[in-house]
Amino acid sequence: MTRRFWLMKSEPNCFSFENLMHDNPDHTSCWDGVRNYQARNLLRDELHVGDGVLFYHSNIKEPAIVGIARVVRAGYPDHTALDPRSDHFDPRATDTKPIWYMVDVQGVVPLPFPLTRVMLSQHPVLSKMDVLRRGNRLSVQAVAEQEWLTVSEIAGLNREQGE
DNA sequence: GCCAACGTTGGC
DNA sequence: GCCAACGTTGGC
Repeated sequence: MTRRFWLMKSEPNCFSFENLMHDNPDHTSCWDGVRNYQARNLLRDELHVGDGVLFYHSNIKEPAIVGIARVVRAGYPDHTALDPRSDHFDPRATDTKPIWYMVDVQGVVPLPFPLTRVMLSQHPVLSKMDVLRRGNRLSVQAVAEQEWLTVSEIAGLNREQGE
C-alpha cells in the first residue's frame, strides 16, 4: 500500500494541534466526532497507518496548516456515537452497526510558522489544494503528493519528519 | 424520488 | 456578524 496524504480540519477552540501535542500521551489521540458520510468513508476505508496528515486550523481569523501528524491506527468504530452523554451521540448507532468511524492520529511536529490560507493561495502548487475551494466543508480530504512535498519543503522538515 | 426547509460550516 | 455553500431531513 503506497503512502497517502491527508488534510484534517479542526477548530482550534475545540481541538488544536497544541492539544494533540501536549494533552495526549505519545501525542496521539483518536479523531472522533466526524458525522459526515463522505468523511466517514475516508476514515473507514482510505486512511492507513503511516499516512501523512496536514493539521489545519479552521474557523479562526487566519485559518492555516499548523502541524504535521500521521495516522497511527486505521479506521475503527467511533464509540462516542454510542454514548448518550457525548455531544456526538447518534441514537441510530449500535455495536454491530456503528455507522461512524474514526482513526488515531499522532502529532509529529508543528510547522515553524502557520501556513495561512493567504500563503497557500499565493503559492503556485498549493493554490490548487482542495481546502481552498470555496464551500468545501469536508473535514478530511486528500492531499496530492506534490502538495505534501511542497509543504514539507516550505516547513523545512527533515526526511524523518516528512516521512 | 423530488425538493423546500433547515442546520451547520467556515471564510470573510 | 454576515452569508454562501453544503448536507440532511421530511413532507408529499
